[in-house]
Amino acid sequence: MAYTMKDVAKRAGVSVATVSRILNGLSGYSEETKKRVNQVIDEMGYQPNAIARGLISKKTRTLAVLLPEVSDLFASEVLAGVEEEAHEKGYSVIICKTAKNGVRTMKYLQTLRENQVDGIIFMSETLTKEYYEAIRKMGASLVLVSTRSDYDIPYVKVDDRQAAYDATSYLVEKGHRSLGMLSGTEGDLIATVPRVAGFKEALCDHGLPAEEHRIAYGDFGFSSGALAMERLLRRVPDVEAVFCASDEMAVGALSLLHRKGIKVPGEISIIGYDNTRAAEMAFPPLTTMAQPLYQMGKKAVDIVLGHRSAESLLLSHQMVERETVGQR
Amino acid sequence: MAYTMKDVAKRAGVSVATVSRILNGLSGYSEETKKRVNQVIDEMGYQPNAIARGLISKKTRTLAVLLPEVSDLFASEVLAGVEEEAHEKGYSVIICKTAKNGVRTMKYLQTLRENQVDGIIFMSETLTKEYYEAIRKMGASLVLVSTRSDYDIPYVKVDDRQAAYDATSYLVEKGHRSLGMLSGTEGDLIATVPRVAGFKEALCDHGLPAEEHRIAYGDFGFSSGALAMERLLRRVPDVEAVFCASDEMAVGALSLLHRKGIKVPGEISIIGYDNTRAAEMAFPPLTTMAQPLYQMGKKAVDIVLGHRSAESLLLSHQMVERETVGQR
DNA sequence: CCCTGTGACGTAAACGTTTACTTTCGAAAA
DNA sequence: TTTTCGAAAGTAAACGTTTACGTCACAGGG
Repeated sequence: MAYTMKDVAKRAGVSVATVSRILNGLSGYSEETKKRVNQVIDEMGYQPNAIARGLISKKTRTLAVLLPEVSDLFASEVLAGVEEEAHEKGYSVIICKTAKNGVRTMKYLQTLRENQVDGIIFMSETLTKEYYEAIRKMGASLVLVSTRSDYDIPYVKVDDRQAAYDATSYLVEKGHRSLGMLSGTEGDLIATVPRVAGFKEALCDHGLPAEEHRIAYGDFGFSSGALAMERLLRRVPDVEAVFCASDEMAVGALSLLHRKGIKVPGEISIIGYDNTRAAEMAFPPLTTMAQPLYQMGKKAVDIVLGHRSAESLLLSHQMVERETVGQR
Repeated sequence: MAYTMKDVAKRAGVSVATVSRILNGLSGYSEETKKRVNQVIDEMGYQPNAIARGLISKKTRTLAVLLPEVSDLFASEVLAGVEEEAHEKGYSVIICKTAKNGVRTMKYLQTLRENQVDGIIFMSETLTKEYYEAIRKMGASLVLVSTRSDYDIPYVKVDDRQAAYDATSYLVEKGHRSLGMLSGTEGDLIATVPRVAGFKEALCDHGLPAEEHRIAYGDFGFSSGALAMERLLRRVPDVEAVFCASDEMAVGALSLLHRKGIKVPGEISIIGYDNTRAAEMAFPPLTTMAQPLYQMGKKAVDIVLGHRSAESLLLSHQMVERETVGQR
């Protein structure tokens, strides 16, 4: 049995209240008492019980991250940032894979409520009314990452439309005239629509064709990237450069192009999105529009802990030029 | 303020004990009472407080995973398995990045003790005496993943020596005679030594040269893979096939080879290790010795929860043949 | 008709803290 | 000398459960 505060108190010849005060740095004891108590604590190897503390303080110093998939380059990079910042701030983080599954998400939300988590970081998915209500009721603070909602909830993300616009513009500045796009899940309001809009808008602004058939939809994943690239090639045989909605899709496209013997960037230029580790490991190394994933994770915990006033953050994207975009 | 059991009890006209019994499926109440209480619970939207429960039961239904790096293909795949199985069993999992840093690890261990986690999954690192003692004192159960120790602690891993042996043998069966290896961190007792041993042993058994200069050391990472490959090429110019200690290193090697215009598998064959997502996304798709990462995660929680009797598990490795190994 | 057993509860004591209220005591103020 | 005040502590009531025990009524056996 681990020692409790009562044991420490008895051994030090004081009351539990005094021990508690010393542990919490409150006032109401002499320097001498403090020394003695701390010594006893060391001797006994006493460790406070956070559960008991949580029961009374109603704070658990625990955060939860809800994400669609744990083993995902995008998600795990953000997660790393969350873990780091939370650890610095003395919080624990528990992970919850939603699997884009409503009932699984709700079940997690219930567990989180029972466990009295202090804050929730909700990532990459649509916050339904059901989720929102559940979280509101449990009284945890909430922040959205890479998504947003109609409710007044702070979020941390990149300006997708602008980032897509910039990526596309970069391509035309490099002299490409026949552009294509490998997009994510068709109809996805959060991650697809704004990027497609940015892509089209950039083309329009540069007086370039932006027909719908220049966009091939996929699901952000590697294989869908290859498939989408193949479709795009059929529909736009003279395509010179393609903007991909994720690095994974870009790498899928790269793969297909390799297989077909089409040179990148010699014949076709490719630009990715996210700047996950897949980008640096690709061959050739993938030029991509970076999101500050790790930073997003860190900022998210700052916000959810209320250190940063509950304001949304639009983090800036950034081109990272590697070797898949050529000058034409 | 959320409702408590007391509120429910009052509204249902029973005592808290009865409510508790009903919630926990114990006996000692009539069907009728049960119905009434459950109805009240639904009406009020009552949710039990796991903190209070934990205080008295000394069980928190929480697991912790300690791993060197969160955003790592290997780790996140295992983590995904852990999350899945834990969720099925009704446990939460909290993540702790050790960063191969002793003091950070100890700090985490202290937090975990304070938070009374039920079990710890310790991954990919050496369990020092200090860690071991700390965990023993806190009374959490423990399981090792992809590592082992001198203490009698259950582990889940693959037989690295055998897997390396098999991978190497596969290469010689394909007709290669001049082999090389890209190894992980030199001296790493857990992840390097056994693989190097398996590599050498296979070469010896096939009567092939196994000089030390055929092994180039790195750190399991992508760039170290490219670097190591370059060194190996200098030292063994006629190398025909190389066994890499991780997929990431293999992909790094692939990259270097591409850059040098050396064909894979035409001129040199490459085989990886782990079968992370990097392997499928590589070009050409990487042949690799798979570890059942996701399964390892799941088994680890089974063991740590004591469902599987506290026995170590040596999971079987498996060749996954893709396109980086040719016949000579 | 009494005794015993059992089902259906209620009571209250834990669990290990925090914290609002005391209490005590010595020193400064009046 | 008395009053006042603050520092240094102690007491005990929370926090929301679980659970050992106690109570009560009723049924069945003798």
